[in-house]
Amino acid sequence: MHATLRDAPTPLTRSVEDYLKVIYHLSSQGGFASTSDIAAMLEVAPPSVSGMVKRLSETGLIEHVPYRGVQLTNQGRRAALRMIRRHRILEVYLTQQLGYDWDNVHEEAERLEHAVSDELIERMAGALGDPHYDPHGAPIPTPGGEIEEAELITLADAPVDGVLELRQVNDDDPARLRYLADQGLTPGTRLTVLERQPFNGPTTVRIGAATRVVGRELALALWCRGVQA
Amino acid sequence: MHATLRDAPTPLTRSVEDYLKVIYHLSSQGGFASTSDIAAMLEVAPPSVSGMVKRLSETGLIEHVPYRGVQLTNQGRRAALRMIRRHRILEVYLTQQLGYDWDNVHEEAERLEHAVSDELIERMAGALGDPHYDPHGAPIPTPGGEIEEAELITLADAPVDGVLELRQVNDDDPARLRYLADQGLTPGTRLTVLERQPFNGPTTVRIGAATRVVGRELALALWCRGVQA
DNA sequence: GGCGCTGATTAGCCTAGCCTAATTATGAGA
DNA sequence: TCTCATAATTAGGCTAGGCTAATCAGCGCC
Ligand SMILES: [Mn+2]
Ligand SMILES: [Mn+2]
Ligand SMILES: [Mn+2]
Ligand SMILES: [Mn+2]
Repeated sequence: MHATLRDAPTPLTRSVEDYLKVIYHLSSQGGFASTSDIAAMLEVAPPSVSGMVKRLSETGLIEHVPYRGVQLTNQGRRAALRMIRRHRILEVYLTQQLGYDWDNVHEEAERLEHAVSDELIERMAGALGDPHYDPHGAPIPTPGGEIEEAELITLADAPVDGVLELRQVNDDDPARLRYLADQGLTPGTRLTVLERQPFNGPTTVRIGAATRVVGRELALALWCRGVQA
Repeated sequence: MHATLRDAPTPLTRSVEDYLKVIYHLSSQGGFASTSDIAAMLEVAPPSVSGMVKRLSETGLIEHVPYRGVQLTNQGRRAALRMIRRHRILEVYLTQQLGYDWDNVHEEAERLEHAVSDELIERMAGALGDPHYDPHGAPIPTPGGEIEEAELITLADAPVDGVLELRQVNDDDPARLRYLADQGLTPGTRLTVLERQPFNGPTTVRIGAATRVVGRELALALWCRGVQA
């Protein structure tokens, strides 16, 4: 018989699931996730990360190169993408079906993602018509673990005179999200970059008929794609 | 200033929340919940319960009389009723809005009840029109912690020739729930008790035009209210 | 090539929750 | 009243997942 026809998929703990998600995000540009970056994102002390890294690599979810960092194994990546699908489907469901605003879904999804069953997530996805993006424009992985890899640049890096489509905004700060909605800066919006001040200065853009000045900090949270003028 | 104008409501753990719910159910008929009954319902060993009982009474959620059992304090009862509201609202939501059957909502609600925010529960309740009963007929506490106390008898105890309304069914066995739905034995159904065999034998009832024989084990899971003929 | 800063790891501790084995209290019946 | 079965508790141990303080590895710079 097969050694593992379907070997008991030990349920992961909430902590483990959050570590895997963070490691996924930190190493998605191909590199290693460092202990201190993981610690900062999870708001735990670096030694806590060292301890968890030991356990995760023993269970085969990550690869650890001491003093360099960690990367997900295929198994770890599958688990991380499953959590990301859950998180993003939940965010869409809460906004579309339960009247949540896009600035306060993140926290709720952060807890629920660990408690919902696969069946519930797929029922929610079905009720929503299988959405491809979350409310902040982030792509939703398929149940099989495929995820769209778009090449996006931040508004801070966009060339002057370029025409852009705002595709995705960082969703980690509710106040920022409220401001963005207020300014009409939501995914799908067309922008023209009018000018940028030197020394990390603000970028001026045209949105429809309006003009907006966007500071560098904010511009770094706005992910765009170039568009044929 | 007030000693507790709003004293930090330390969030309870999943374990603590489940203990409180179980203690609520075991002591709802006015008595004490025993260590071994709590252990059996939570599927843990009795010493685990002794340990948790110590902590819960130290934090003021229960009152412990050694070798007798425990009861909820007012604070504990409030916390328990909050969990019961969550559980039952979730059950209604899953069945009404997401196509779950009444026999498989319990397990999902048992996990989600610990992860949802009060805001999400109230949004779900609102979307449902503030239901008063869960899919199995159990009353839903109000956000303020009020719960309907109905005097129900099991079908096994109902007098022959009585006319009853089935109000509530025990929801702990999915197979039983499927069978009940199949037999038309759902909350709200009118029954006439035609006869009962001696020696703990089955009860025969009329449902509309049909006749059903209900064994004692099943009859003990059906809670009814007498009705004027 | 060595110094020293930074970041990672190790050592040691803590709490929550579980467990088994041993001990003790309670109360029903002889 | 004494005995003894049963239930409860205590003793002691384990894992997950945190923490702080101490140590160590890597590497840029003089
Ligand atoms: Mn999370
Ligand atoms: Mn998002
Ligand atoms: Mn539960
Ligand atoms: Mn129920």
